[in-house]
Amino acid sequence: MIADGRKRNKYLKVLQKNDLFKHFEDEVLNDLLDDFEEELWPKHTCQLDHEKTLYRFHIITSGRLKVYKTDESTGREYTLFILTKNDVFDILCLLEPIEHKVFYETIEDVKILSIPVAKLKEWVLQHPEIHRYMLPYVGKQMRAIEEYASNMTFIDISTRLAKLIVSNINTKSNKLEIINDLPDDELAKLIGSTRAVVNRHLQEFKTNGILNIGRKKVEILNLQLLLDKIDKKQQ
Amino acid sequence: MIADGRKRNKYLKVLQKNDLFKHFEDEVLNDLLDDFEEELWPKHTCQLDHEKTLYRFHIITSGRLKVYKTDESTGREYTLFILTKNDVFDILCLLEPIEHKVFYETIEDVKILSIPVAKLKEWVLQHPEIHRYMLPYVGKQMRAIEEYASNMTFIDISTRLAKLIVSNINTKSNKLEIINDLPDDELAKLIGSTRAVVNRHLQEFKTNGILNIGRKKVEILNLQLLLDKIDKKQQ
DNA sequence: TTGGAAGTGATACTTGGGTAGCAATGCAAT
DNA sequence: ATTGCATTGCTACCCAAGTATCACTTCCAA
Repeated sequence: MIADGRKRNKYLKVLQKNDLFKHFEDEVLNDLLDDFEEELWPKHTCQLDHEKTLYRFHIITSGRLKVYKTDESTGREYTLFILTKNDVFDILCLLEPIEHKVFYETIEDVKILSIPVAKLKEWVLQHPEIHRYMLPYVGKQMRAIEEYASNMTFIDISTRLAKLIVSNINTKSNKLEIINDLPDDELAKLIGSTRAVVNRHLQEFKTNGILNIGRKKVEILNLQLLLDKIDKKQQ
Repeated sequence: MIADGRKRNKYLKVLQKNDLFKHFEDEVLNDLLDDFEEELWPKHTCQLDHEKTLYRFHIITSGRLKVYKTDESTGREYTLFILTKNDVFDILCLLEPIEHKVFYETIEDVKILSIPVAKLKEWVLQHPEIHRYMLPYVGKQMRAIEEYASNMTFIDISTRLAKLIVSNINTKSNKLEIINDLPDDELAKLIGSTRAVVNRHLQEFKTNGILNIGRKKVEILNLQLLLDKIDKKQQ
């Protein structure tokens, strides 16, 4: 299926904004456009496993999607990343088919552009410069996991929760972003804990006048107290 | 200081065995040889911080060295990786000077080849193909941290310890490797725990007839029991 | 050879966080 | 409006793991 002119233009714009592809000339990107397909993945669906990512390469154009790991025996989960606009799936799998046991689930309706891995691999062979741009992207993810690991090793849940909240405050609007409308359950998975424990600490934060909590809503009342909580454990 | 022929040849051999450099022709590697310097870092020294890695790039030619993170407030540590022969230091810092708060310490006498980062950067500009080979290397480390994170989130220390031991058994010799001669303290840091707790579990393993322990020595008596311990928690 | 450091084995204590369970509430779909 | 489900708030309990401490042993360097 060949995309028409309007669609091609739309796809091109997506690539131009993407950290991996934006460095390339339009003509070069052009080779990819015909093979893109748009997909809409409804909220809370798409538990596509790592196998599917072996066949198609995905770019998110809107919505949030979490990458998570599970423990089969207990059913517990923890969230590695929340991917949003302009993020791509597992680029490491693009290079070599390494087993990577992660799962994906949309947090809300997500729009995706996808392209056959075979096609993209071919393109990459012709444009190996892209490897250079993959490294910072992978690096950022690596640092994120390192941060998670450090937190798990050194820091108690109450502080981890405070850090999670602070790190998702938009400095301009002073409001919570990305995680603002998640249930306690999902917050727990982001810091490697469980719903009950997170709620326990949220209640404590509330009684301390640090924040207000509503259904799927966290509103910060006293940022300084929250920062103090983090600093106390940090230094 | 220009290296003499014998040294150049030695350095070349090191590069030829390295996962990042082995893909290049000898003449291309040649450009690097003059700027290498050999260093010997004595056992338990070299707490060089991440700053130093900003100026020189290092390749290990013998010995073991750990990369670790610390928590200033409690003084606790955990080990990210143990680097051995042919491993290189932080390649991500080679690309962009991102802050990466890790520390290094030699486990035993370590021999290093090092080269100024500026020189290597210049070379990388001329040979950007190397980026392609960096990715699998970074990927492997990323998977290792992911594994650590999963273990911290899902699995109790007794099982983590069993996994650590099993994953360091040489399948040929059936003996422990790399971690065989580490004190309890260092084992603890590898699984994100503390000396006392690890020793507690090692004693338990001993009374169960799973292994024998001596000063800085772990000898496996019953591998099957150890594997059972892992499986029980895994599935 | 000897003193100190490093490593080990063990005890006792404390606590944070996991688990289970349940009632109340709000939301959304019909 | 009503039903059903997701989410929350809360209680009670348990235990793994962290902390502290001490005695003992082995090693090694002065």
